Amino acid sequence: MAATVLTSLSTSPMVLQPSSAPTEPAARGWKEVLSASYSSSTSGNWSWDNSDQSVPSTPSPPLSNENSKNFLTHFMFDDPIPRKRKNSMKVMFKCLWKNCEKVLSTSSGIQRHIRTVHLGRNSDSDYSDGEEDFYYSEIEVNMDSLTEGLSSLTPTSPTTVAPPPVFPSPLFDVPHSAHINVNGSQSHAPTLLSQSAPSTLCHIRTDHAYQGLNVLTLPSYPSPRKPRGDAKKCRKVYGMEKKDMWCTACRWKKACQRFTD
DNA sequence: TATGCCGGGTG
DNA sequence: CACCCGGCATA
Repeated sequence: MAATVLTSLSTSPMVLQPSSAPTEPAARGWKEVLSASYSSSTSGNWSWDNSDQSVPSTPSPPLSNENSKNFLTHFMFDDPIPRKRKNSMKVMFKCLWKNCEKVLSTSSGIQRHIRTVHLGRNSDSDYSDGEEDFYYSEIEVNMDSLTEGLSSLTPTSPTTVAPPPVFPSPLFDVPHSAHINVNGSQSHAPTLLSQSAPSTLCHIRTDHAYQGLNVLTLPSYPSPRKPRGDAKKCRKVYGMEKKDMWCTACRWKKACQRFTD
């Protein structure tokens, strides 16, 4: 099982021999991608797969090396979840506004939707300051298990109650993980909602989160990060001296139990 | 910079 | 379990 998966993605650039081609694009490879691909998301569990998404001409040399394959197995010990192959994916634009699940097929459409419905802009003027960009996200939808109109009446399986629309807001998360994608390897969102149902969206690309101007002056939203209450805790109250007066949790650098928020 | 504390140790 | 601490997010 795992072997087959590995086999399928073993078109890897991991070559042991000194590559004869000096400009082999993959030669700069793994270590670099490794360090770069970690985006500061909360789960430090990245998994990469070469979902050869639409790049048929990967310049990997035609070598079939059993050893390197084995080496790879140990290298990426993390469970290589057998992922579904790309079949019919379609980019769509999903509104991320709270409790709004609107999905449109064009960016202009979703922009207008956000502008008029959520931002309360004048509908007749097409003026856009780009703010809408923060409230929608480009997604890829698997069309197999999904009929065209995925609007509101989800007739899907009874096991998966549609996850409550509580997303940590598009901004601030997933900074630019999608960029370090050197033709072939893809960084993937870990296990958020992918594991149970291979049905709906595959991954969200929020790479347009930084657009010229403000990230700071947004309408302050349910802050995506926990604000960390500013009550004084044992450390602050008693000070480093008198440490023995701290609650045990504080002494162990755990969440304070005496002065909770 | 200091503080709060999560995650991951050790005994 | 109790206990400690590296390291990170946040103020």
